[in-house]
Amino acid sequence: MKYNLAKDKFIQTWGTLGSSWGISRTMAQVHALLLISPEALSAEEIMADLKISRGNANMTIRDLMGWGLVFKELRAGDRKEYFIAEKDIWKVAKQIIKERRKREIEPVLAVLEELKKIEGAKDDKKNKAFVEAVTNIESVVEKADFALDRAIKLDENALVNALFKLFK
Amino acid sequence: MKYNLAKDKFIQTWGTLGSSWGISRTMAQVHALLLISPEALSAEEIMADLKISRGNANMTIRDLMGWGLVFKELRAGDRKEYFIAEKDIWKVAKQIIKERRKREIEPVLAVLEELKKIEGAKDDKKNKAFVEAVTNIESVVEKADFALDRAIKLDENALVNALFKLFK
DNA sequence: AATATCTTTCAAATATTATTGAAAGTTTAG
DNA sequence: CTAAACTTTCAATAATATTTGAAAGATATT
Repeated sequence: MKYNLAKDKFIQTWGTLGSSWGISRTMAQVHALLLISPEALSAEEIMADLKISRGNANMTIRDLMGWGLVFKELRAGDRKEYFIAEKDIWKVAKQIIKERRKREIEPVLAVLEELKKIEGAKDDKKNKAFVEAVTNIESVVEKADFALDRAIKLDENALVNALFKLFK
Repeated sequence: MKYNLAKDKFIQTWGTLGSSWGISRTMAQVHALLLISPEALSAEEIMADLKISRGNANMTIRDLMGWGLVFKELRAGDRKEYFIAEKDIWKVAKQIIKERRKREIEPVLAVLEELKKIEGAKDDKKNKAFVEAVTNIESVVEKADFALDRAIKLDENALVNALFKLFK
């Protein structure tokens, strides 16, 4: 396979994966492009390479920086901004876990906690089923949250070694 | 909070969470409704409760059954089909992990493996960066895949105990 | 201060995805 | 066999999400 073909296939695979995980296709594609790029790229280059508009490129890069996955690189004597991705995939994974925990898990836990305070007779069938469902969900979500919180505090090798031992 | 309000809030929270995880809002809502419902519901009841069309209800229920999260319940002397959700949230989580592993992780690993076979000089800067990125991603994805594969083979308590020990 | 270079914004356009509803299909009962 | 009861399909429609591009905003240069 030729470089350009492989590159396109990688970008498109990453894009598809992204969109099934709540990340926009373009965001995943820009990330993919930067991941395999040996040097930082300007907005101009990203636009040209992925054939996307200036506005889209700008917003997408902004989002990626918001997720802590992409960084600006400034060059002396050059007014353009260049962008480079974090190349350590374990760091990338940790960063994504961290952000999604904050953005999605925490608010859901808060709502679940609230919902358990439902009024009404505890022996009402519906109420009982409701509180049970919410309590169970909360318990599993909390455990997952706990595990993820710890996972992101370990480095890749420590975690992997521990998991290997765990699942021996 | 009154039951109906709590119920709506739960359904809507689950729906929002679903849509940020690549599951359609309606699918998550139907799942939420069945999760808190003490008995199986007919398509008719689901349509009425969530105010969705017959077609939508049918397709969504079908999808949920495809994910192994919802089951048919037939009643003697009744031609209607009733639907009930798996209430054990740990089983639900395992089922989702299992399906996503099969539907998303496995195909991506196959593509990554393919992409490493890129032609060209190994010392070309671009090629080198490409193969490195792909190799690193593959390694992290494989480890995650391994961990998830083992996780779904344990029961909730065994896993949680092990994790607690791990992160002591 | 005027111009050039680059970045940001955002309303409008486009593309994608989800939903509806009526018609067709299926199964059971009489 | 025919009707009734229910389920499934799918083309049309609606809703949502993404993308564009031109204008406005910055910031540096002359």
